[in-house]
Amino acid sequence: MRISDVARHAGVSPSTVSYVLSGKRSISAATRERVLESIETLGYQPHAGARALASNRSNVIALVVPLRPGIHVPVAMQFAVSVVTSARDREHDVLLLTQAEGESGLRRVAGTSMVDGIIVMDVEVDDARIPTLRSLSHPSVLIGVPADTEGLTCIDLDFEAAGRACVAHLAALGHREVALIGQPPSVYERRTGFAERTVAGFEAEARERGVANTVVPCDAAPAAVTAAVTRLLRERPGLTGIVVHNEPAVAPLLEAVRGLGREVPADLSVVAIAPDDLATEVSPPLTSVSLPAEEVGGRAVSLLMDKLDDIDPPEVTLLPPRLVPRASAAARPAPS
Amino acid sequence: MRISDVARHAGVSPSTVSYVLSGKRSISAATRERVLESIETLGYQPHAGARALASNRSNVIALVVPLRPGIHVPVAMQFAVSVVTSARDREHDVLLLTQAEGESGLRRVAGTSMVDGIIVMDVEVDDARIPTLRSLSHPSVLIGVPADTEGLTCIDLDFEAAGRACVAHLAALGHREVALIGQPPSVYERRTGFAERTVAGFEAEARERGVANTVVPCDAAPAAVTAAVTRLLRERPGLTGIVVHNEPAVAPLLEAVRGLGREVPADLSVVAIAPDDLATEVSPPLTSVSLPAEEVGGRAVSLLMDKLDDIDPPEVTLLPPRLVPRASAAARPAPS
DNA sequence: CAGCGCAGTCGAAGCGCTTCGACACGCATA
DNA sequence: TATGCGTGTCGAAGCGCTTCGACTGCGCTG
Repeated sequence: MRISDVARHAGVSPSTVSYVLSGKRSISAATRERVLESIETLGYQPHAGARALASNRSNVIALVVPLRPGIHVPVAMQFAVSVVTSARDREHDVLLLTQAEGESGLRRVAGTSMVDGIIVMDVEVDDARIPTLRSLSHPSVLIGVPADTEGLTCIDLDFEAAGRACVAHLAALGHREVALIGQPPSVYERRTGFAERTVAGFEAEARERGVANTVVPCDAAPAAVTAAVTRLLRERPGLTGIVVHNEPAVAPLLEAVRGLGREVPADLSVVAIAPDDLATEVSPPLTSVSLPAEEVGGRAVSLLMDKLDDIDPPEVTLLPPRLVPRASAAARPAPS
Repeated sequence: MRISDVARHAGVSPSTVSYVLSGKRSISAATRERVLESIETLGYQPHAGARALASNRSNVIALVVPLRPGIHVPVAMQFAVSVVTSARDREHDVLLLTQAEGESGLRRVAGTSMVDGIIVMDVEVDDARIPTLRSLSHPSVLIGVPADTEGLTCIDLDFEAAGRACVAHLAALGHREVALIGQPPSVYERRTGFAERTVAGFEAEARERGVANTVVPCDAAPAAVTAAVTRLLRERPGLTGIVVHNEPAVAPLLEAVRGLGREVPADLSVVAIAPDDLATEVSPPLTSVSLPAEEVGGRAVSLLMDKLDDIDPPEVTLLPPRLVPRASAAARPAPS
């Protein structure tokens, strides 16, 4: 079943069929109709390889998914799924690359023209893959923002603003001492952009508002969370607000607070930076800055498609955070 | 940079270069050496599309990942990663398809010769995609076992044996009444193979050994787990053994048991069916049947590769479960 | 010593599509 | 009436690779 079969069936030339399919030249409505019918009847599906060879476009993009310790898999998958969905909406498929494949993987899929472009997730401040990406003739989009964005295209939630928003919200509620339960230490050690930026925003806003603050990196294991919270509340008797930027720690955190005999939000306010579904499925529902994985993934694809169309987008796109008040943050309790 | 450039550089014909690369005809060591050197120097990478067109092989396989409610994302990702890794070991890449793309997605990637074969995860007992897979001329492998396996190739852990092994272990420790904390109700409703088979094995073994038993489907939310455990322990005072086949419920389950004033394993023994990392990261470490995602993924790829090489593998491959005793199951406490 | 088979190489014919230039036709313009 | 232009279509030339058949020497065998 080839394009020439369709052409014969419709009584036109193969090039006409091709133009009907691609829309790159005008075709009379009558002819188009006839061709489309033939395609339908014959169940024609163009050969991807032939198409890629002739057009120099594979209609596939590569997605590098993170697999490191400390990343929260469900969130990573939300990104991945939204990339796949958006890509499909634009007639592209997604080739899955793992972190493990590393830079040689990027060179391979680009060098063999297997993909038209690349999306990289979980970018570090000084990411080893960036020189490789720069050297490629293929366009790429980073989810996350490295230190030097020159010539790159990056998209992410504005985590600095998110950190600020959380503190601002707590400060507005009267809180004078707050803490950030952050990502696992390993995440800071490898200098992951989003984690650092949240901390920066958190600290800056607190400083500017004269709010006392601490940052506590925290492993995801419930025991680690409990330990961190216990120590925090003991050492910081004046603490009334917590910002948590660590998905798997959210549930154990609430558990631990309760275990220490404190009520949320009566005794302690909690604001999370997390996907909405996570924030709403716990009790009490968390006041949170949502992590719009869906939108970030979609935008990443849009940006890549723009680059494929030779439109060049801004180097950095930061989505403004949206803080949704729910039930976990309230006015500061009267000091006892 | 094309194969003819390499050929010229090495002083041979393009076909010789091709044969060096594919190994499909014998080439003298000297020539091979020379060609490989030229490839190296020039940094030649063959064009994937051209290759696919000429050879009718894309060296890409499709992987359909599940995205339904109730599935545990980290485990699904373990499967996916092991598929990608194994595929790469065999010179193949992986195209990511989501459940949402459905059967038309399968038809598309097969019909356009975009992929050489398909691996489908999370197969239901009466999966809607199976007729489509049967109709395709491309080989496929299912991770999971449907009701009618005729003409298919399936691979999975032997969940029935796993269910049996858990009960057998508890029974050998003297337990006379056990319960299975299962997957969320939705998983049974859509009749997912692995969940049903575990239940079948659990019940059969209990019946054969004269052990009283119940099955409790259970949502993953901590609150739901707590509720289920509380009711279970209240309604079943003689209960001394629990089998848990629900990854996200594991931690809340232990928490809830503790909250009810029972010690694991002194008062209550717990056996899990879960990945090893999950079983060992909680306290106490769980006696468990491991869920060998790595091996299942690898085997799925092997089976698919066999089919691509026209070897036809057995319809069903079930990996025998391995129960590892750790600290969560002990002899039945003396009845009070 | 003729004949055979095999290892090693080459040339050419595709694989199925896209795209460029050319062409034919009808319509508006000069 | 002659000219130009835009629209719709076609033919043919690739895109870069694989693979088939053919050819050349060579070492053996009989």
